[in-house]
Amino acid sequence: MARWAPGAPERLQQAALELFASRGFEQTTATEIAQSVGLTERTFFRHFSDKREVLFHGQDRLVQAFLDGVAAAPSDAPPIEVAAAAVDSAATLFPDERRPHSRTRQAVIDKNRPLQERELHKLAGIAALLADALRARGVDDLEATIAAEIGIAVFGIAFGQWIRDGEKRSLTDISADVLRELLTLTERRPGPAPRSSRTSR
Amino acid sequence: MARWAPGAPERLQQAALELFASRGFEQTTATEIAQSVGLTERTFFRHFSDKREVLFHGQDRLVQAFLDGVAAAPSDAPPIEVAAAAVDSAATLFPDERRPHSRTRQAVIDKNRPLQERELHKLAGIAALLADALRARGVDDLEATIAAEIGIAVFGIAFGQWIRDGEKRSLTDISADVLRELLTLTERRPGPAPRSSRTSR
DNA sequence: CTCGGTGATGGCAGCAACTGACGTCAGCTA
DNA sequence: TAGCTGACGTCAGTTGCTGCCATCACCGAG
Repeated sequence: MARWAPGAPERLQQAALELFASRGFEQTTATEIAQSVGLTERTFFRHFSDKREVLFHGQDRLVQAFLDGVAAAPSDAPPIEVAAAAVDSAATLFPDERRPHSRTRQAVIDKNRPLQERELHKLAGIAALLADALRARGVDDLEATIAAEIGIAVFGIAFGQWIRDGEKRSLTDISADVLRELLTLTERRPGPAPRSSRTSR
Repeated sequence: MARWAPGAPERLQQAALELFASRGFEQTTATEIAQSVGLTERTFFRHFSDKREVLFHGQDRLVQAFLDGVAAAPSDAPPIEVAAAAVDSAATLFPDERRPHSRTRQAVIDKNRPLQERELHKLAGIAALLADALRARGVDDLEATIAAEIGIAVFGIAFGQWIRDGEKRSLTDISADVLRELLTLTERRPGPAPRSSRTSR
């Protein structure tokens, strides 16, 4: 038998989520999390650079899913479609069985600003990588940035809906709906010529 | 003569930016900032809840500008146009003279994750308020969320461009360009019928 | 079988970011 | 003149986090 039980990071992660959910994030100390699984604070911080990071581990898989989606898109697909493919691929990581877990996790995050900040930063990081992937495909710089931003916005909004009480649709379906709605919203109407009374450059 | 020099928050803010720019954010202690303007650490934290917050003070004006833009939009304007009006109004707060200041400030932020996280959170907060303002106008829930998200995305991207070295255009002009580009990107092409091979609901 | 390397952990000291409680004092007001 | 208030200082204490060094089971080389 090994000297230490294996899977320390996973055990810490689970214990942390439970403690955060019951006592709250700020009311839970890193030492408590560690001790609850038979480890010390020092070891906790060896596995997670941050106290918050314990809730954001495994995001590499999410990033990879986005990137895989990009890679799988036909090479002649317009940027938005590529972004849509990325979102669709990412949505795969969240089957309905995972909804309860995602719900409690998000509930914890929604109650604490530091956690919200970390989450936003993670999403922004993904958006940046997505934009890079698009540029690598030859997409124009600005277009890549915009498409990536739209992608993660759609994903974020769809995820929020997916988490809601009573929501039955799959994340995949919701994502498609949100994107569809976005495309409808941005539809230019035949309106009266583009407005020109802007300060000249 | 007053017992204490007035404008403590402003002095702290300026000193902090200078110190952050020269020594770096993490290498600068709250005590140093306070002492550099003849105050104590305790007083620093009385004015700013956070060490980071010293860089994000006065965002109320930015929020107000977005909201004013919404209020100024014609009541029958579609959500996207309202969001565009909000962005346009916000862009007003950043005349070209302010570019150097914004540049050094952003340089500091770009070098430190905690600061980036705080900035993203501020923007997300504005997006939420913008969405609320749209809903108050009777815009559908999801549509409001999407339009608001698009608005702050456009603003964020435009701001990034405005900051770039050699950029000559005004933030107002850049914002308009970015939005135009976004609308073009999301244009549906006559393509072959909407894809239907999606898992049924 | 022994020996040295390796990896995961514990223990400890220490700094910086905050926080709460309390004291101080100029200026204003009654 | 007495009392109140607002802006600040002082001090002690908690927590997040880091560096440094010790420990010890395991594993491969000899």
